[in-house]
Amino acid sequence: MLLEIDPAAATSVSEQMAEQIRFAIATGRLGSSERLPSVRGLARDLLVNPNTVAKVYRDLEREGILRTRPGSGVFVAERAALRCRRKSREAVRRAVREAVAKGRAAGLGVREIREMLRECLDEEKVGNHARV
Amino acid sequence: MLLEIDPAAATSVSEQMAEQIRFAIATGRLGSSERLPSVRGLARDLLVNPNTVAKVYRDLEREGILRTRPGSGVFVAERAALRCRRKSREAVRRAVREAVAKGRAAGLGVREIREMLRECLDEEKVGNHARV
Amino acid sequence: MLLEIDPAAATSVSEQMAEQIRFAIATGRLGSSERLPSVRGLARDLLVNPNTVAKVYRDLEREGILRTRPGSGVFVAERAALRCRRKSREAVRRAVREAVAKGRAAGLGVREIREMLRECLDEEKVGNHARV
Amino acid sequence: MLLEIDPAAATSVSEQMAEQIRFAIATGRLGSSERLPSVRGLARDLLVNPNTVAKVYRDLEREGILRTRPGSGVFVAERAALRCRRKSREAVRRAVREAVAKGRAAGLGVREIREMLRECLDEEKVGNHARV
DNA sequence: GTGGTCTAGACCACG
DNA sequence: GTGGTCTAGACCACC
Repeated sequence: MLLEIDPAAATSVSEQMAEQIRFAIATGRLGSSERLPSVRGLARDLLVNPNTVAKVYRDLEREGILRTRPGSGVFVAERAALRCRRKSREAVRRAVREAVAKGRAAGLGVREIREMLRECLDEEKVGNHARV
Repeated sequence: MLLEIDPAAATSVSEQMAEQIRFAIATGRLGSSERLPSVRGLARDLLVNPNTVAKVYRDLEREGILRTRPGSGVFVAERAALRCRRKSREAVRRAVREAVAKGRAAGLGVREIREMLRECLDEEKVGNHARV
Repeated sequence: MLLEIDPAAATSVSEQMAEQIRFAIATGRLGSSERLPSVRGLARDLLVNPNTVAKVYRDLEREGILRTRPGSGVFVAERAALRCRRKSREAVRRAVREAVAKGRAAGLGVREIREMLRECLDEEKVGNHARV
Repeated sequence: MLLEIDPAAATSVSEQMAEQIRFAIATGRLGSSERLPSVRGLARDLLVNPNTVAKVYRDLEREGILRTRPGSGVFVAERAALRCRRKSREAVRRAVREAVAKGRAAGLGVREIREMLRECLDEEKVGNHARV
């Protein structure tokens, strides 16, 4: 499965989809000029409204990441990978910065925050092993 | 100033307020049984609608963190500090976990994520110095 | 103690006070022409705002149940007992009717409601014994 | 009609709505996963402000009784019936207990209270017949 | 169409 | 002065 959507999450469905597509392009799981699933097909697979998928494709096209070829589908744009890597790094950095700010606001010290990061990284590893 | 609200932020005004109040109680900046600003007064200070403040107070009362005495004001509940410390740690952990997940999804390695954390912690320090 | 006030109850402090005074007159615990506590004294005893006591006295005077003699205090009016007995019975009947309506709305049968009444009457008895 | 609201009643409109919805779920008139009327639609039907309906739905969601899916509507939560049956019984018991306490405070004997209950149950029956 | 959030301002009861 | 409730109506995101 290309994307994993949590309809109950705080961030909207469309933002989850857009971000995961950017990530997939950044990491090469979606290669240059590769074709994306059709709007309807992806909507069916993700149990999501087709309008939502269409909106995501449209938004990403506006970002220069996707390219629609009428009649034949939606494709990864030419130089999308680099752009996605940059955008992805920014997104991650924003998330880290937000977590740090929240930790300081909650009165945690640098060491406690580091410790939390270590634990979360460990959880991730365990999760990955389990999945693999 | 007890709270700092950014009306343009992604998280809603009321959630920002609620979280900052929880943090303030967790860190002791708001002590047990201490009185909070009045609904109208806080609304005026934060340039926010009184209903929004009332909603936040009501929500936190339902969490058992505040206690409202009609006619005389809103107060920190008896054993709120412990509860807030727990809730705050959970909130921070959620943020860290989310950042890590996002980093892994973006294809970053553990070392890159650690590096980002260090940078963000440094930024914070700088920010604090600047403020002080 | 003449009255017992629960500041956290659903019904307002003033309504609790008014009703309990009516009850006290209905049952003879407050006799005809008997003098009531002073506004300030009662307010102090009940940890209630003097304005609230004054309002209750004023309301009951308007009902013809109390009578203020300026300079000497507030007294039970001449024919207050009968009036209070009638009003009290009405109040109780309203409460019973409301409980029944609520029970039927909740889908309870007549027998279940009767059973609840029996249990509550038993609780009362126990409570009274304990108090005595 | 799912709900009947009396704007002039002592209990607030929102509490009336919340209780009646709990009752409807407790008795099965609203089944598991069933969709409730839309916020705006119900507001129109009951001649009530949409915000009031939204508040009720939000409160009941917090109680775990409703589940809201933004964009598609508000639904009865999975295991809401049991929870509602318990809550409803508690609410009725509270009402009965209050009526009994009021009756004793008014100086009524157990037999008089029982008699009142019988009369109120009879009224109910008459009312039902009239309705049917 | 759906709900979520916020603003604005009214009225009431209580202190 | 305090909070509680309700009305009215705006804007946004999602279906």
